[in-house]
Amino acid sequence: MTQNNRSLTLRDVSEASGVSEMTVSRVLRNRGDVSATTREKVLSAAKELGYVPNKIAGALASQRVNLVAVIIPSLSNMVFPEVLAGVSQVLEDTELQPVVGVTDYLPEKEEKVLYEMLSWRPSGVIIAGLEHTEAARAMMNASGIPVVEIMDADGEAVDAMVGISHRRAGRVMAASILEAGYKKIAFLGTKMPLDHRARKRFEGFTETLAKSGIEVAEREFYSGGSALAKGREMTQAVLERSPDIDFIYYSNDMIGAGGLLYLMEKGIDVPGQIGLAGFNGVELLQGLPRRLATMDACRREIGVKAAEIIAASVNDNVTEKSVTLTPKISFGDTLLRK
Amino acid sequence: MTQNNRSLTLRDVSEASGVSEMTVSRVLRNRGDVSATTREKVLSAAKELGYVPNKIAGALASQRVNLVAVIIPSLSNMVFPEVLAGVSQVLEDTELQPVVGVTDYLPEKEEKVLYEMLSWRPSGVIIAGLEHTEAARAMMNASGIPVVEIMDADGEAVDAMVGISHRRAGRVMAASILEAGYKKIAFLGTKMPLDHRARKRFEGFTETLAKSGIEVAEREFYSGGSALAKGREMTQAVLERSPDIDFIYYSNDMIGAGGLLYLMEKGIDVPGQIGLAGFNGVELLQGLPRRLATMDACRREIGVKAAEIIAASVNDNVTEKSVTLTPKISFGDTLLRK
DNA sequence: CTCTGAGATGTTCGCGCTAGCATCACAAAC
DNA sequence: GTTTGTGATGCTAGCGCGAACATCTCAGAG
Repeated sequence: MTQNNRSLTLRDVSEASGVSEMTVSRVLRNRGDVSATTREKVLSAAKELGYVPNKIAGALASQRVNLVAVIIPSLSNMVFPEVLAGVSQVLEDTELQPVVGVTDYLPEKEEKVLYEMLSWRPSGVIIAGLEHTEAARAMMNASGIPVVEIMDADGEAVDAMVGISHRRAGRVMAASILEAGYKKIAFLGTKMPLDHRARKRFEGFTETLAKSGIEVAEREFYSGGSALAKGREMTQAVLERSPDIDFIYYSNDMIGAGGLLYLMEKGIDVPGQIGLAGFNGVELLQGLPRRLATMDACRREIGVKAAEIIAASVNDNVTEKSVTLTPKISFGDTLLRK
Repeated sequence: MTQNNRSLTLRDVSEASGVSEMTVSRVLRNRGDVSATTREKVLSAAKELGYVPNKIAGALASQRVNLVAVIIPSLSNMVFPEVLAGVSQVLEDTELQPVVGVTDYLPEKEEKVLYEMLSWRPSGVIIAGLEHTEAARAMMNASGIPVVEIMDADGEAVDAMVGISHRRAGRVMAASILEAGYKKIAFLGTKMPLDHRARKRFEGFTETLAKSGIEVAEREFYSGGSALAKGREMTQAVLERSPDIDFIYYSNDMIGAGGLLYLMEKGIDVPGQIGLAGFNGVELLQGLPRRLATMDACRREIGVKAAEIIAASVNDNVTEKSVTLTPKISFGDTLLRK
């Protein structure tokens, strides 16, 4: 418990307890046979000294690192923390531990973060998206480490993948909107060419509209700032340009909520005059004056499945290499049902 | 770029490029003098092979680990991601890298996470709060690693600290409320005895009210669920019990926003009939129909300062060991100004 | 033509720990 | 008494890399 300048080692504990380093190591790892008295002696000496094992040396010697790299674009929206929660929940029952890296939706940063993570030789990698730089893909391949690409199911995985089809999500939402009779449809989203999942939703969306001979009447994109406030502003801007819009599809729930608040303040009939829908199914929506129509992205479940795949690989168990979840639409109070 | 069963080492690169391992090491770390031609040769060989250095071995050999452990209670509310953003921003200009651990507000889990983190021998520790288990405190002391305790300034730090006084924050808010003439005051918060900062705010709050002979008229606590929805429910419950409440102080902005939405729907005059205030100054508030009164917790700045202290310690620079930031109240549209 | 020095490259050793085996003590079986 | 077995403990040899030092090479000075 005293402060020391250089860190304690197994040797310090072994000297303090009068047994070999090996025995101390065994006690601290609960490995092999150690007599109860020795165990006690060692544990009390370790505690006395305030010894914390050096995992760096341990990992090098044993060639095992109980870390799982989780690489995601952002922590600041609600979506990835929930994926993380799913991952943590599963890993907590194993020896594995998640370590998070954030890419800010930048491919080069993703590559850098991946490199950094791989240099610690983790037991597995969980990484968002199917789009990566050539180099990133090569690293994952060459690493020999199990990799699970998550969130998206529209594309080819390096190793394993767990996600939903965003293209399909866009199509399903478009179909529901058309079915409800809306005709003049606006799309509001983020100005992020690198958010491939939002892009795919939009593609699926317009594709289905096109089949009914409908085009998106208005679109608007934002970047930065408070999503709720941006949802307001964009909704206002779009309605000023095209007052006859009868539906607005938002690329995420947060801006959808902003739009909803704006329309309600203006006394506009939702969903009679204008229908609304978002995407993600965030918990926040429960507290809104009206429940926004949305589509659950199965975030927690994706985290759970991905972690299970990694955990299985570590134990040499074979598992599904590709899991596609099906998000369910929830109509809430802002999208008429047929 | 081909997949291999066991991981590549410096030796593989050295053989591929015809120079010694040491030279490869120097090239990859940009350390020491290496001729341009050799450098090229090595880099192309490394790239060809898809070699990723093993930081575990590197860290063991050099006794340096460029990681900073950041230990926080939660990722799911808006507050800690913003602290993290501040930390990352500063560390990005250094060789250091943040690694996040989450404690869920549980002291035992904090202790476990800390132990785990320290076993990787990071260059620094940034940890939320001043309250820790005896063992946790002992570990931090014994580690010889720079430690910055953040968010709170009401207490004793193990090593360094950066935060605000939550007691003072509660007092200042109480004073402003009294000054505006409110008398019948309710407090709504979280059911978390272990959230010491919320507790301290509440203590400061009641202390100042008491000096004016006022007691909190109603209180209500929640746990779990959507904060926005809980804010609604609790506000409704409290007003049903005591319809003459004229002010509600929420322990965070999210439940405050829920309350605000509820009151507006009910057509209640805010802040005429009932005033409201939250805590944190989250960005979300900008999109609300009215700006909620709140107090900025200086989250980003705390992250920045803490990271700066760690960065300075790593370079053996001396710095301030205790930084107390002063949050500013913002009256928004829900708290009358004198 | 030799010497000098600085840049370029190589060698040795050990970081703290664990796998894999060797060894030891002691009790029960013969 | 000797053997055998079993649980407890110790020893040795690296894991892959980098610090520190040793060595080599070659241009320019003398």
